[in-house]
Amino acid sequence: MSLRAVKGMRDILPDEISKWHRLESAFRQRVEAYGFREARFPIVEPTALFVRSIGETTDIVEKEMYTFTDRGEKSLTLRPEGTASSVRAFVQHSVQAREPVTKWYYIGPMYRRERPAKGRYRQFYQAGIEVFGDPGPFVDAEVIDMVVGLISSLGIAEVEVLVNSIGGPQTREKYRDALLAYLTPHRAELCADCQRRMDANPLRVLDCKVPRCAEIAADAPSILTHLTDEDRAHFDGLQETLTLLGTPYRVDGSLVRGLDYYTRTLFEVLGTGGGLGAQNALLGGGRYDQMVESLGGPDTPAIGFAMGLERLLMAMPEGEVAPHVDVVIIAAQPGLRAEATLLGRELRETGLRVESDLRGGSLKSQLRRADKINTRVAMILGETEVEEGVVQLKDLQNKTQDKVPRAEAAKRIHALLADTKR
RNA sequence: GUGGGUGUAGCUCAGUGGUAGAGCACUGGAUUGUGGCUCCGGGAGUCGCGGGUUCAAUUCCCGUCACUCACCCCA
Repeated sequence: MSLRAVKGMRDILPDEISKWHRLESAFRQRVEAYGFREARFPIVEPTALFVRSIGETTDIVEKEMYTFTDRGEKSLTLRPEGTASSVRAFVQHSVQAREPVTKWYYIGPMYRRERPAKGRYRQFYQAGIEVFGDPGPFVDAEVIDMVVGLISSLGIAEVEVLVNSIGGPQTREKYRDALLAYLTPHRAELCADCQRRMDANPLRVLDCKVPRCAEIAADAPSILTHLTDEDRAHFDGLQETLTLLGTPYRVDGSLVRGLDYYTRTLFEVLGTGGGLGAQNALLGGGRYDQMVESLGGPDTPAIGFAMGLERLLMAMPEGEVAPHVDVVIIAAQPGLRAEATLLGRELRETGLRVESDLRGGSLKSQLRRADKINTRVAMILGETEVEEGVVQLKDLQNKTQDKVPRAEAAKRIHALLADTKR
């Protein structure tokens, strides 16, 4: 087959979709309970939006974006994440003028041109939230507590919650100096990337996985000891609130995200169960207090997170497969297939999910099919039944069968289904 | 971008230097209009693609592409 889905992108077929629905509705239900409302943004944005928000020196911007020129005019990019678009929309529509605090959520595909691996796709799905207008730290704790609740409601037990603070601009400046003072003597020992990072964004050296760089980074001064009094108070407030809520977490001073826009609170949830492979970051987020202003909006604090749906799916337990229809209508004689389509329409009008088996074939094979798709009820229509104005209702689960007047069939089926649910 | 693994039926895989098999799935039947179990039958594969060695390659060699895992990065 020569035409196939492009590398790193995949089809989600019906057999898989119920798990997706389960995840998405759990997410919606959870965040709506906290007052978040859904927003939808374009998948294509001006390239400059991501360069300015995510940061020029990040891996995402440097080598992972799907960027193209639109008919020789503008440079456009397939969104690699959702926060930049959220902020752009927030600013564009002057949303701050309408409400003091804005809480949005989104679900959709993101695009990054990385080498595919287990749990990592080039088109992948993220669900995320953003809160604009609340400086925290209480809302920070609430958001973290919310995701912990969500994860657990999905049946994912083996997780670890990491939090850190990288402070605001003042802290960052102070720390940057201290870090550079520490790194400079080691400059020659660092990898080429890190030497470049030292000039562009020294914080990212801490994130390097090259063994020698990691050794050097391990002895670097911690940002947590360089927090300004205000940043310190903010981080303390977050931890106190988490403790009050009973939310489990661990402070990890080396937690640094790959996006430059973060300030102060940073958090990440790692899946610790097997089966996730090396891509065990289930969700990540943090505060980005400068971004709204830097994209031309008013000075507005903000916090958000995004979770990777494919990874959550891998960590979730399998559910049972629910039948996709309630009734299968079977025509005992091929001549009754037209009648079966009419009967199907009648039943659907009462709210039932109905499939008429219109292929013909033997009664046996049609019943076999009904059984295969795990349907509860088979309705059999034959010449005898038509003469008598009745249908046969077969309960495939309890192996019972009743002859009922056609007019009463829908009512009987509804009763049967309601009985099962109890 | 770097390394490893794997490409044979729709799926999961076996197999052999002489042009292929199983299980599952699909489908038909086991006396006339009744499912799951069992039994019998059926369709389906240019053995990823290209080249080389050979009388002969799905099998050996090389290349290539695809998929996959790890590094990396992150969600």
